[in-house]
Amino acid sequence: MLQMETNRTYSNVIARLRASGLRPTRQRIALAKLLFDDGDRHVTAELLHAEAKTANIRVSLATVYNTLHQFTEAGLLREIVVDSQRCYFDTNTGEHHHFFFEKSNRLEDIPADEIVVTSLPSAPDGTEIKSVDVVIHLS
Amino acid sequence: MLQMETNRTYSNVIARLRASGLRPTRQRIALAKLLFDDGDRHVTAELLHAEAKTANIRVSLATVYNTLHQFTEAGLLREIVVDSQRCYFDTNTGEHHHFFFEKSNRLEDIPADEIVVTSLPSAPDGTEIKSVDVVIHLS
DNA sequence: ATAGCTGCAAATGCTTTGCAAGGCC
DNA sequence: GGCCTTGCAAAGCATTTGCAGCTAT
Repeated sequence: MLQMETNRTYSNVIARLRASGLRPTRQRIALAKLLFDDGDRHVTAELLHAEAKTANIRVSLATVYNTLHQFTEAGLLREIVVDSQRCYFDTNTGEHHHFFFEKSNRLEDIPADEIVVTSLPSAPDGTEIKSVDVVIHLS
Repeated sequence: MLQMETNRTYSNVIARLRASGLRPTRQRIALAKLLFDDGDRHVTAELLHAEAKTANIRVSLATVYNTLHQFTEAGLLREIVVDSQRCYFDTNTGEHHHFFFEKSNRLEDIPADEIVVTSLPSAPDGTEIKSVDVVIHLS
């Protein structure tokens, strides 16, 4: 059962990578599994690298960075900016917002329907709204 | 007239520094004038340092960083996080939100009344909402 | 075979820090 | 004078890059 689940997501992962034009290499597959097998997650490069090491996947930190950015460009991840010292990547690419726990440097999703932003200003002149990010800082 | 204005803000600046428990040193006074004399501004350390140089104020980059943080702690500035590579400081400490122009790495204020956030989720367990930051990314 | 990946280590860029010299009260 | 501030240069960190070797197709 667990094995079946693993195989299913393994194939999914490869399919997703191919669909994004990314070669399904050993490292990308392993990182994608860590990222996407467990529901919505928020990771930093450092954290994901540590997880890979724990899972006996040998991958360099540079490759983790490269992979996270490639996944983000491919639309598999979303980058969240809450802290000027660290990059966070969110496996939930849908519309939603975030709690940021300043004490623990941790992010948590807020479902889109729990925050309603009414009366948005329109985008200035020749610009276009790319995203509306709401971060609730908690102390 | 312009001179009077300058003197007035000069005194204001010294008073504000004293009120915040900061010694009004030459560098702090000069930086405070650059920051607070021209209405609401968004600066990075690098930018402020360049402005100081242009204005013939000799101040080291390290001092600019230290000063920006001291001002922030004193409540004279607010730190805005929009880019994981750079710290932005906003002279407008009141409630409001931001446009971020990704092409030019520039911030612009959105008055508080132009964005209405209804139905905020409540803060989890033992936490407290410190701030609700809305950033509209423009491309 | 070959174009694309990966690993390592070095480089980069922003920010902080240590310490001696200088300036405000 | 005493203590806080400053400047400089060096250190610190997260992230990126260059390049030789490896791998998926």
